[in-house]
Amino acid sequence: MNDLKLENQLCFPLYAASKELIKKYKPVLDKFDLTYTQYLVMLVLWEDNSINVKTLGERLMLDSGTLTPLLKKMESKGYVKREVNDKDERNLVISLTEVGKNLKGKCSSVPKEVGKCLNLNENEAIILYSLLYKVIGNIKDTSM
Amino acid sequence: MNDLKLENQLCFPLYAASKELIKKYKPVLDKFDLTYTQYLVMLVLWEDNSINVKTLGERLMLDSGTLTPLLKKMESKGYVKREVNDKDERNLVISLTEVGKNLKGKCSSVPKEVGKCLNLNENEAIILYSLLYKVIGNIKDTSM
DNA sequence: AAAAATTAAATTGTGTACAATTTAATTATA
DNA sequence: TATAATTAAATTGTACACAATTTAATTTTT
Repeated sequence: MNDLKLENQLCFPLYAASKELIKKYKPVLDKFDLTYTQYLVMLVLWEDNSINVKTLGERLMLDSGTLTPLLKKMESKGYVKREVNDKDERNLVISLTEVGKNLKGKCSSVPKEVGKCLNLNENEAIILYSLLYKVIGNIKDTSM
Repeated sequence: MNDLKLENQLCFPLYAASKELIKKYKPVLDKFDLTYTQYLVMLVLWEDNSINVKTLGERLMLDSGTLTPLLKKMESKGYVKREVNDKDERNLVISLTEVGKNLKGKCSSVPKEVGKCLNLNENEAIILYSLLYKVIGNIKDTSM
């Protein structure tokens, strides 16, 4: 009956926890001249080395409206290259520069450094992780 | 050892789930000319009727830089009033207009309507809820 | 092959989100 | 009680985030 109470919403703690955690990244990532979203792009590139904007957007659930200006900034910082695909000129291929590659080693402690402020035990982390991916999957499958 | 893989981050599904869920609110809240954040303000006001910006910010974990322009928009829509507190003129008191109060009834189905796309059972929802508030609490307690 | 449809980025416009600073009011202190 | 310190909003500047549209390239259809 009290569906409209803030404390009865699942959306709010999800939204708040996400924001608070992202804030925790700021002082850590500032050292590397990265914002949180830019860091996510780096995570993908450290795995894949090269990816087009569309695929990157699918991985990060972000669209070109967000990624285009962000990738231009990252290019101007010297972390990534932006090159049109010769085979299909609609595709823009993003890849790491040497500086971008070298940043991986320097960032190796970021996950642990930020992760510890979550203060969850292994089991809790796994449960939370599973439920979040379940939610993401369920939302994607909902036609509504 | 693969701490820097996107799929090994807890932050990413948290960030993605939050965004995806907020997107689900859009078509539902559009009918009431509310954005997601504006809806959160309404949830607080439907409980409290009257609150100053600072307290509202504490409830929603938002600062005046976010709330000031947002509340001005909500005032111009006719949903809230903004009045300086006579006792302490540094305080701006936000309260509901009649239109804002009446909106509560119309929004009563919003939580269920959006909630069903999460597709979690009662137990899962409770666990997720608890873990999220635990994370929020832990992050707040971390000095780092 | 030319026209239509599709696709991928970019662009435009609106709305947060937040750090840092400023302004104005109140409280505490010398 | 003047001055200093504190407090609450507002302001400024930067950075997403996304819906909707546009542009340009490619593919499909006729």
